[in-house]
Amino acid sequence: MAEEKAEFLKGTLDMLILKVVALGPIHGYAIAQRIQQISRDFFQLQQGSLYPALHRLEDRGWLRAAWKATETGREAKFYALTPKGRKQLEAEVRNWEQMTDAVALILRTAE
Amino acid sequence: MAEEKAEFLKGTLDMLILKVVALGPIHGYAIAQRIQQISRDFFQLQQGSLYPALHRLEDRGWLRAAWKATETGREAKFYALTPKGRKQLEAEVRNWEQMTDAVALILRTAE
DNA sequence: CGGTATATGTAGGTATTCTAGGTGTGTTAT
DNA sequence: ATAACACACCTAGAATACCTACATATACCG
Repeated sequence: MAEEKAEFLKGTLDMLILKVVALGPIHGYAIAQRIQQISRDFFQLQQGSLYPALHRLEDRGWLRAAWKATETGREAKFYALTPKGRKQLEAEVRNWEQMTDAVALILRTAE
Repeated sequence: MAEEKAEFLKGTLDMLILKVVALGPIHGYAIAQRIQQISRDFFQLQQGSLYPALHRLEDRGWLRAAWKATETGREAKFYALTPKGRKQLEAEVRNWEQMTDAVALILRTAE
């Protein structure tokens, strides 16, 4: 009964989205695909997590959205990182590294 | 206004508590001190997070509690890991490692 | 022309953590 | 003596974030 589903560590999703958007303007649906692909299918970003997160990030001024056509001619909402978003990403990455280092200290404690 | 407080990644706390208890029977208050100490003050476990977490872990059969005297003669609730708790800890550590590897893949993506 | 992939979205529930309070005991400083 | 502090337990309520499930619409392919 112990579900082995690859959920997100709560609080990590924003950082991953910001990072993927930092690679270049991209629309929401493609962000989810990209995260899944790069993580080798470990993360499977649900739409019910994706879109609210994008709106949240936009509200906070970290992403800017604009409707544009995709390569296949569809309309999609493309997100780009704002300068504020870039700073936020940097801060979140720093924090992530400190956090994982701190966790590693505890996990490696022997005796 | 951007608070730089070292909060826990939600979902990580249980693993850290299980790990500290795995080092040997210990009471709640000391668990918080130990986590703070080992993490070099990065994590500061609040009592409002600590005690509900301990009750949760006990309810799930991962910890067993017993009142005993501390070294200084006070009464305190000592927690010990159950066999189920040990398996849970192992599963959570495995999952943590997979998760951080997956995050690392995304964070290291360049271009 | 029906199904699948693309693309966006919301509503409601669940779970976890934090803030902020509260209780009581023992020790130490004044 | 007593005040202050550290120890040790606890809960209620709010905030947050994620997931499940649903809803909509368009393009492409068989």
